[in-house]
Order: sequence, then structure tokens, then C-alpha cells
Amino acid sequence: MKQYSLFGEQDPVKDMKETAAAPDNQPGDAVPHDDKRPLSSYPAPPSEISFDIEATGPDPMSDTIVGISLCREMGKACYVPVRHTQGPNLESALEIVRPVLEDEAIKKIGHNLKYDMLILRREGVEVRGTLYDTMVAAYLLNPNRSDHSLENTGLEHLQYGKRPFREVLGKRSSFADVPIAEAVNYAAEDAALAMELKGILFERLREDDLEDLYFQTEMPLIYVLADMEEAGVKINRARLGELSKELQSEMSAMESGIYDLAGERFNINSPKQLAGILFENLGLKPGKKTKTGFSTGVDVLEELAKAHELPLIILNYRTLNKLKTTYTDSLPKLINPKTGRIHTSFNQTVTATGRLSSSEPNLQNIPVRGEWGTKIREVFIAEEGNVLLSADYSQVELRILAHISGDAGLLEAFRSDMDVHTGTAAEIFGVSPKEVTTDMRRIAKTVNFGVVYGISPYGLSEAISITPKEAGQYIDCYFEKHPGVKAYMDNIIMFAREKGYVATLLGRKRRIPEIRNPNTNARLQAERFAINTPIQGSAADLIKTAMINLAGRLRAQGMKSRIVLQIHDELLLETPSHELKEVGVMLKHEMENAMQLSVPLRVDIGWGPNWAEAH
DNA sequence: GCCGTCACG
DNA sequence: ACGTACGTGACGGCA
Repeated sequence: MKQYSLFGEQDPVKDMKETAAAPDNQPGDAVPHDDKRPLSSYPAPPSEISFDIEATGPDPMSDTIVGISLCREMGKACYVPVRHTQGPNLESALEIVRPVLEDEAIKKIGHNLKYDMLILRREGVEVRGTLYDTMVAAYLLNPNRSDHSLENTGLEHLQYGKRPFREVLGKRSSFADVPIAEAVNYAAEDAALAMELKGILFERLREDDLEDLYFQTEMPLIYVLADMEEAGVKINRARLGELSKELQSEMSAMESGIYDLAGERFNINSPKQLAGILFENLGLKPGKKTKTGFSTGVDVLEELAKAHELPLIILNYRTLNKLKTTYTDSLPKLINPKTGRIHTSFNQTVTATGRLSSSEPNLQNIPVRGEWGTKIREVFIAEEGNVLLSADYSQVELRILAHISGDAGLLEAFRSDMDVHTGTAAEIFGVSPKEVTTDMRRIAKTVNFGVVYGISPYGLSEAISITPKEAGQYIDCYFEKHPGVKAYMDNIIMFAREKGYVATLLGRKRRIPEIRNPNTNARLQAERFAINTPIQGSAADLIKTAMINLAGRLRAQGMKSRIVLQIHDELLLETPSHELKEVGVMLKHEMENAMQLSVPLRVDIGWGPNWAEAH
């Protein structure tokens, strides 16, 4: 077992150089001394250092530092207590690490550096320099896995983990109460493990040719995401409260009617109880089944609505309940009392395709459709003197499909700036674009979505309520008109079968082991992954590149505009009104020119005092 | 803790 | 005969 020691209670240089070679020197035996020289003032400043923050909680926007573990040489780590119940005070401890962490020339190694950077910023320490994030490295090596905790990553790549945090914490409420000797042993291990992981993970990144994606996209993106999370977005709290009240009164008004139609009172939010009412009491005909019983999902209820008036009322009730519980009731609880804004987390290591995700709260699934969608988006507002500036890619996934497939028809459609759904409708219905009806265009739009998802007759038939046979005819017709797209699908499946993975435009890889599974359903699903991942993932590469370039220009030109949200194909900025014109041009340009594809990229922009009007 | 459901791209 | 469109996160109900 490695030995770790306490920084701040003994000589840090001696500590880091000799601890590992002096097993007698138990961390708990650390000799107190007064050496508070900054780490960088010692001879031979390190070229790289790994570090890890122990904090009072998981939220970098509200929790505070308990201590910092540091490692500048493999196998030798130390721990700087900051707010333990006994230990050096905050200022002296942080001033020891500040010169190193703020030194641009020293590379920073860590596991989930965005978190550590944000929590340090709140103490006035600005992490700078090249980043080596081992969590992101582990993610690029295997994006199929969603848990890239330090413990898991250690287990996977080094065959050993670490003591569970909960075990160290015991019955104590905070890490600050863990006795120093134990805290040192636990915490120092983190920095040491990150340092050790860095070596092996970088070898593997190189083997998989992921270095460019890592250093040119994912590492710079960490700074952009940290800025976005720190900026947060302003919310009209009072208005949210009004919306909750409105939703509640509408729902209350519906309840007695629901109970009358059902013949009894029951929990409307319980699918199980609802199924009992619909399929037993009312004798309606069950449709699809779930693992646990008859489905009461939207497709089923819409079908039942033809036979009885209750299902439609239930659907409307559910919509209101969803909006109330998930948005108008929940968002106010996540307003940070210090900033008065909502600070989401943008997760960089979750999705299998390379997209970001957003959580606590998820700001990538804020309602947009219907009158309530508008009402809820009006609650997202700009600071006084600012506007919200929105920019979204038009048909980005189909444009990427055009680029990677080289399909002549798709290339031509985008180069001549056609309405692509209308074009598809004209093709599959055999009419001229002028003759395309709203219904035909709607179906064609679904077909185009289906193509990107890895279309199947069953999937398409479910989506537009036709028979699988008819759906198959649409698909055949589509492929006849788009042989390049058909060839892409055949080729990418063959590629996946041979290599075991697929890749995006920036070389992001996703292994698809099931592609060789003899089980037909498993294999077909794998084939849809193979088709969809390069498209969805390249779109993620594209907007990530745009974000990095845009953030760089905003910073270089000293602009006050901030990127506040990314919603897969959209960026939302908060922009001082006087910067609007300049930043609008810059934003559109950086998004449209983030990559040069064989079709033009088109970005629509809008702005306003709130998100609804910016769209 | 899992499931069904539903909000988004 | 079987049963799915791709990618997420959050909520309430229920074991």
C-alpha cells in the first residue's frame, strides 16, 4: 500500500520525494512545521501536477473546499487540509497551491477537472494551463459506459479501486470531521490515482487515435462548460410561482370530471390504477403491454380516446402534471441563493454518441411546444441591459448525413437550399414539390427522422400509424431516390462488423459489440446504433467545435456575452444589448464555419428578453 | 431501486 | 414468432 502524507504539517518537497521510500513515516505521524512557502518557489517546479478537491458536497456552485490532494510524481502524494475541524486555516492552505494551479505552464491532471475548477473559482483560485482529465479520457475510450467515477476507472484500467467515500465518512456528516490522519490517507490516494491513470489512459488514447479529439476538442471544452455552468441562467421566480398556481387550478378543475367518468376516486398518476379503471371498470380494449401490465402511454390513450372521453382528459391532465412537477414546481428549488440564477451541470462523459447531457436541472428538455411551452420558456430571462440570443442549426443531422454519405440527391437539396422535408415528400409520393400537402410533408419529415435513426418498417409504421408493409414501401421508395444513403447504411454496418466500432467526423469511437450477435433483434439494434452514432456524434463534434471557437473569440475580444446553454443543435447566449449586433454575427459565423462540409451549414438566430422570444 | 411515463433534440 | 425507431433526465408510484 502506498503511503501518503500531509502537506502543511511537514515539508512538502521532502514529503513528496521521500514518503514512498519511507514506509515508517505514517501519515498520522506528520511532524508539524511552519513551512508555508508556495509550492512553485521550491527548486524545479513540476511540469505537471495532479490534484483533487475534497468538498462538503457534490455541487461546485454551493459547496466548499475541505482539502486538496496533490501529486507531482507517481506514487507520492500529499494532502492539504483546508477546513478540517483541526488544521491550517483556509488562506494559508490555498495560498500554498494557488501559484501552482494558476501557473499556465504547469499541466493539470485530475479526474473531473471541471468540478475542481469551479469549486476553486469560488475561492478565488483560477486553474490555468493544459488539462489532462482522466474522466474524459476514460469516456472517450469507452463511451458506452456512463459511470466513469474515479473508482470505476481505477478498477477498469488499473485493476484496483479505492475505499468507498461513504466508508471513510462513516457516521460523520462531512469529510471535514474525518480525523486528519485518515483523511490524508483517503484523499491523497485520489491525486495519486489520477496521476497513475493518466499514464495508462494516454497510452490507450494514442492507440485508439483519440489524441486530437481529446486535446483539441474535449479538453478545451472543459473551460467552456465551466464558464457556462458558472454563468447560469436567470429565472423569473415569481412568474414560475404563478404558473404553478395556474396549472394546479386547471388540474383541480379536471379531477371531479375524471372521477365521475371513472366511477370512483383513484390516483390519476398511478399507471397501474389507471389501467384498472380503463381496462376493467370501463371495459376498454387494452393495446400494447409493458413488462408490468397494460400500457397507458400516450399512443394507447390516443387510440382509446376514439371510444371513450376519459382517456383524452387523462392525457391533458398528465401533460399539466408533468409541466408542474418537472418544471414550474422544481425549477425554483434550484435557483442558487447566491447568484439568483440556475446553474445546470453539463455532463461531458455520459452519452454513448458524444452529446452532452444536462442535469440538476436538465435544461436541455425545457418545454417548447404548445402554449405552456411558450409560457415556461418566458421564465428564462436575460439580466437587465441584456438579451437572450439563440442560434440553432437547421437540419444539422441530415446535412451531416449528406456529407458523410455523399448522396447526390441530399447534396443537391442542401446546396440549392431546398426544404428537405418537402423534397422527400415529393420523392416518396411521386409529385412535384408544389403539390406537396401538409400531411405529405409531415410523413416525409418522419421518414427523414427515421433514416437518421436507422429506419425499420416497424418503427416507421408505429410513428405514423400505418401498416409495416406500407412503411416498407415508403422506405424502399426513399432508398431508390437516395442510393447514396442506402450505400452509407450498408457500408457503415460492414465497417462496424469488421472493426467492431463506428466513428464520427472527429474520430470519436463507439464500440458496437452486438453487431455480430446471432440474435436478430440484438443485431438489428446494433445496426441502428452503427447508422445513427456517426450522424448524431458528428453533430455533437460540430457544435462542440463551434462552442470552443466562439468562446475563444468572445474572450479574445473582451466581450461580456456569455454562452449559457447548449441544447444539442442550439446555443443560447446572454448578451449585453450593445454587443448584440457584433456577437450575433460572430455566433452565426462560428457555428456555420465550425467545420467545412460538402454542404453548407445554416444557422438561424433570434433574440429577445426571454427564451421564448429569442427563438 | 426499478418501472412507466413524458419533457427535449 | 418476436417487437424497436436514435440520444438523454426527472418525476411519481410501487415493491
